[in-house]
Amino acid sequence: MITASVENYLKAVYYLQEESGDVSTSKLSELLKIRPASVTGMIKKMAGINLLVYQPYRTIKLTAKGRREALKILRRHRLIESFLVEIMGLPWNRVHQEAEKWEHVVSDDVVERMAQLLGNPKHDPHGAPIPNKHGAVTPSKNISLAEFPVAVDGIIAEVDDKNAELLRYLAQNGIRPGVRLRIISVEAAGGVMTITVAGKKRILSEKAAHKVYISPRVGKQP
Amino acid sequence: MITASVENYLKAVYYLQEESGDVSTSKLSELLKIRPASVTGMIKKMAGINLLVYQPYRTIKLTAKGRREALKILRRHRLIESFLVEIMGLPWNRVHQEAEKWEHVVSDDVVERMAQLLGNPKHDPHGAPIPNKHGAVTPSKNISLAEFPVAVDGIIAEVDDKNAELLRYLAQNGIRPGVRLRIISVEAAGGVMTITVAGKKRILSEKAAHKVYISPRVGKQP
DNA sequence: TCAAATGTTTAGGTAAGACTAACATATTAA
DNA sequence: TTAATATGTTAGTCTTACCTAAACATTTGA
Repeated sequence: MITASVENYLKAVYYLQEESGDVSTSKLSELLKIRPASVTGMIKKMAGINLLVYQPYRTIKLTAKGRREALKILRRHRLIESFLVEIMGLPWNRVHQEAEKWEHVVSDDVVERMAQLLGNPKHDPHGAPIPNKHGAVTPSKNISLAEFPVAVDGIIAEVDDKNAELLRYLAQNGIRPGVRLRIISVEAAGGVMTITVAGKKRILSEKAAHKVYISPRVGKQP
Repeated sequence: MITASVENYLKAVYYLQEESGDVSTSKLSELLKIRPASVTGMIKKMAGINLLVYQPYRTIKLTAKGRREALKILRRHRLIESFLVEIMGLPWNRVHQEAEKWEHVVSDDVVERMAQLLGNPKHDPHGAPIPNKHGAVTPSKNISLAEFPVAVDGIIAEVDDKNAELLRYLAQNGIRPGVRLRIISVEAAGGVMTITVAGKKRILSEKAAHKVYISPRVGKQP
């Protein structure tokens, strides 16, 4: 049975698989804030229902079924976030937590109804790509602002959605998907950078910069 | 802790209290499809957190807090139903089941946002009154169609929302809140009645008639 | 007043998942 | 190539949040 907890593990496994290629007990443990022993137990359970391939001491891999389920949940999550912002007018930084709850209870066809009302959006309010109904995602090869070159114009593609506090802060500084941005200078020692966002000068911490992603295609030389 | 299960008990207790005045273990057991022994256990737990007053072998009563919580859930449930019909375009007979899941996860302020989007409706799609933010309800003194006089015009006020099958059937026959209706004749032996709904003649089972309520005020003599 | 109906207690079960401590395997660095 | 360190697994418990059957207690009403 795919419980809410299993769904959360699936999201985490998928995320780590995308992020770093290999998924380990310890990474899951850290991400989910669950002790390694418990993670092993759950992983075995999930392998038992064919959501992932597991051999002791080896890296964990999603099966085709597991990947399908993971993308399904991601789709729900991101459509719900979009719905909450676009239709219900919730602030950008609140929708993640709310979607974390909704994603486990909203019926499939109600999710599809949301998609329809929204005009089948390709990205959620943070710029993350929404998998389509068949589980296809266009893997965004966005560049973290922390690795983006200085003095080059870029368009913000995505802003990580986990931390409501940070999101509020970024939103207040005009940092949202679609906005033009340029790094003026980096003070590596101080852990900050000076940028312009939609023409205005801002100081941004390195920590925050890691959560902001720039679209690679639309970057232009100065 | 008010779990989803406690919320369901609260709804049931409130419902029975309205319905018949006194709430007993056996009635709860029957309504919730949970064995009497289990109901006693849960009732004790709920009394422990001050949701209801309980003394062994005596009838169960909601405390002020319990009543407040029950009305809060009822408000959520009915607002969500309205939202699903009005904003999301779900069919009338599907919203009850969906709302049963949503009501336990949607945040308070998101529920209020729904209310606002809907223009603070007073009734849900089945005609049931929606308690206001402070837990006030206008107790509808509607008359079941099974007790309604013959040859008197009435306006449908409410249609019970539990059974999707029955709702679909009633909707197909034009039986919805707001529609004008009149009983032509009752064949008690056959367990059916002949009625006109918005001018059209229909046959209705007694079972179905129990689920349809007529507004008392707008009844007119022939 | 006493049987039937209703309600409660007791003792135990289940599902779903988390935890600690001890043990096993891998990885790395000397 | 062998330790030492890091990582992962097993075994055994615990928790939460219910639910159940069976035996017992109380109330009710014929």
